[in-house]
Amino acid sequence: MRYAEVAVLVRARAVDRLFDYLVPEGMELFAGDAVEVPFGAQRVEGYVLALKDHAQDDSVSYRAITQKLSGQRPPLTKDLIELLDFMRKRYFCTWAAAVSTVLPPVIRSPGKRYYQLDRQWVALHGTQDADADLIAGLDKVFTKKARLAEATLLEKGFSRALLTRFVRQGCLTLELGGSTVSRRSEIWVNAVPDAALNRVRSAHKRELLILLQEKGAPQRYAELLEQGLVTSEMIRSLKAQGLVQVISKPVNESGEETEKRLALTEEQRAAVASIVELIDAKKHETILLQGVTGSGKTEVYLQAIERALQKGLQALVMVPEIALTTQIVARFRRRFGSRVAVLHSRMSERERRHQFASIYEGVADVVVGARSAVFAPLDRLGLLVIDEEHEATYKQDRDPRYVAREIAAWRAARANAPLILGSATPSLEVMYRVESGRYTKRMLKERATGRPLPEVRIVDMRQEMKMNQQGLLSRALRDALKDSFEHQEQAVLLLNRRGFSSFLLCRECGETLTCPHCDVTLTVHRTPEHTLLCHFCNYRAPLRDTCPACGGGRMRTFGAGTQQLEQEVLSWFPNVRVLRMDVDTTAGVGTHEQILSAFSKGEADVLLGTQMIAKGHDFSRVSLVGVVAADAALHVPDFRSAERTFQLLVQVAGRAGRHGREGRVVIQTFAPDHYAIQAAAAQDYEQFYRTELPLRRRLEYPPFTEIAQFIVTHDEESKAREGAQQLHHLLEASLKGCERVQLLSAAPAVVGRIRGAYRYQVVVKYHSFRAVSKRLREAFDQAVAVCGNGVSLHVDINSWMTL
DNA sequence: AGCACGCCGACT
DNA sequence: GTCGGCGTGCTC
Ligand SMILES: [Zn+2]
Ligand SMILES: [Zn+2]
Repeated sequence: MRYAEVAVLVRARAVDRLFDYLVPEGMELFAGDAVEVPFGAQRVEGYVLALKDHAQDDSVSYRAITQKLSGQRPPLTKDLIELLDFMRKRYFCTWAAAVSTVLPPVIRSPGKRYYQLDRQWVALHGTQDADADLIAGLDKVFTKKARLAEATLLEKGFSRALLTRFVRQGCLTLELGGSTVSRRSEIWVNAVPDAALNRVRSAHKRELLILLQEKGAPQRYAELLEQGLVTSEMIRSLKAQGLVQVISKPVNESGEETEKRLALTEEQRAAVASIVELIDAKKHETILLQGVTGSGKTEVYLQAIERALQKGLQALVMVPEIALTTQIVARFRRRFGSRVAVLHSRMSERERRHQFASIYEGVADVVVGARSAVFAPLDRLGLLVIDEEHEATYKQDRDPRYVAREIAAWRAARANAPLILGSATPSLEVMYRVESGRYTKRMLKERATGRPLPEVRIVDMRQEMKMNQQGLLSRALRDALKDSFEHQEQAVLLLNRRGFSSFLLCRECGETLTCPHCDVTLTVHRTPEHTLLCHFCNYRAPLRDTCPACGGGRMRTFGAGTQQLEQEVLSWFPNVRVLRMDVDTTAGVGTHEQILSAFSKGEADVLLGTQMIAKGHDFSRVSLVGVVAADAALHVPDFRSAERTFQLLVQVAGRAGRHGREGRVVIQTFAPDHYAIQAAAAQDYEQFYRTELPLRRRLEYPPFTEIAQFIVTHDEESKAREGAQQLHHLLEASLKGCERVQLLSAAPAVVGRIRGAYRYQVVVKYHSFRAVSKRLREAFDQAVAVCGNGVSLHVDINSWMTL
């Protein structure tokens, strides 16, 4: 009898172990397959992690697997199965949480497999191919029917391995679950010249036709689909109306590069060479590729990937979610054609299924995606890339709270593949690892585009206050706006996220109050009465009107919303067209892109929003960027606030004003001398790093320590607090005698309530995870076991504290 | 987590 | 008498 070790998809810590099941006679089952199993009185989904010939324990009566859910390809590859174990140990998550994080829910339906022969391919390659006889055989089999089920081909003596190989070569096309997986043909869409637009009612269709007419050349259907510009239904009806042409174009072996390699600078060449050397030697190493915006990091990735592909290996590229909608995906497609699979959270289920199928079938060997793409089921990884490595989007914001860089590093090490981290402003963690010799660094200093940096102006808001200018817009920023509007140019105003914890700021000297132990901004806390609170260690102080630094009496809370900003802009410039982008205006899916595209089409003069618009957006027509309140970012209650502010400001300055006239950046702040602001204005990473690092060392923050954050939630505040205190005691007992570990008191979490439930946190800082992980785990498990009804416990190892 | 089993109160 | 409340305990 065969037995399967199954991870059952039940997300409860009480059943967080593997269960053994009998494999029914005749069931073709492999490690990694999805199954349905009886579990108590229910039937649940599970994943086979291992197969064995003997049962664990004779006293247990084993039940049998009810059915196999996956098709021919086990959803979990070998290294992903091993990764589950790593995730459990590293992030303290359950098997179920690990599996459902690694695999999106849509990829397990088997679906019947049909094949089609690509006659064009046969005509081009068939006769001189080494498999010429087999291909001739296939040609014969396919004469009667163009589309054959897999079973039929197996009967005729073609093996599965052979069929797979032919699909990867492009000789056969595989149809699976309604989508076609193929290396070769791609659908292109073109506008019919002089199509009568007035016959088209739907705004989406009209938009598409205008786009196609503007481009004046056929566009890849897959690309349009990824950008959310078309649906298959739209194309069908437009085609029926005779408004578009649908063309099927073949893609040749090397991906039919419609875009050729770009010429490299000396620095780029050296960077590519060092990566290629590692790929050739199958050597794992992490390389920081530090280069400013426009220095050509992407071209380095592309050429390194090309090498990996030549060697029959695969590449995994992560970019921030927001950047996926921009040109970067199109660029990968132009270079590698249908060998590219794109994964991100906003795709339709069907599209995601198709992308995964092309990966599983080995047709796609380059995966470009957001954070979750780090789990792409690639089994011959030759290169991994994380672009804009410092972005907070690489930290998962729900359980398990993994860091994509850690997962990527694990997979890269396992595959003996290099991991490339790209950034203009590397995180301190990464740069510190470079300095301590664990990572290597490659610099790209030249700007391939040669565009001048914008002029950066820092406005001292304390002076504005002295001049009795109370509003959000300084005179300098108003002048700049006026100038920009007069030249018919666009402006962007950035304000921090709303709903941010408020803090006290002296309007006369810019002083803020920070915790004497943690150096983190004290926030105004409303329960039970108004106090100043440190979310890290629970230090409390009374509110005050007078400034401890200058003695002035205007210590006030700080924070404004985009609505207020909108009103103020309109009061100064009643005739400008304002677009606002915040949580209120971007509730729906895709509204982000809609607002940005409306703005880039020139439908507004000024765009107001949070930092999100500073990310992926191309500011090419924007001549002015105003950072309305840099202090809001600077004084977020997080030890990383200076780093985040620096990164944001550098990014903004690097993007403003691409064409023609030099761009302008205006930064308003009550702390004009702050090192993060000064260094950002000078685009000087080194200066920032040299100032920030000693501060982190002194206060024992990352990169010198790591932070674990435990969150206790309950509907009643007292229960949440007591639970956190109990957890604190358990941690205290368990960590007794550990050196270089700090356990901080239970305190209200930065976000104190979510959907009515109160949240408390306990923070542990330590130097070595290996030294404390067992003890942390032990205390956490005990807390889970003793916590009462309604209390929920969460843990965030290597917390980024960005909530 | 879910579901069955079980042991007490107020309904036909 | 029995319908249903949710406390307890188990899931290969
Ligand atoms: Zn002051
Ligand atoms: Zn503190």
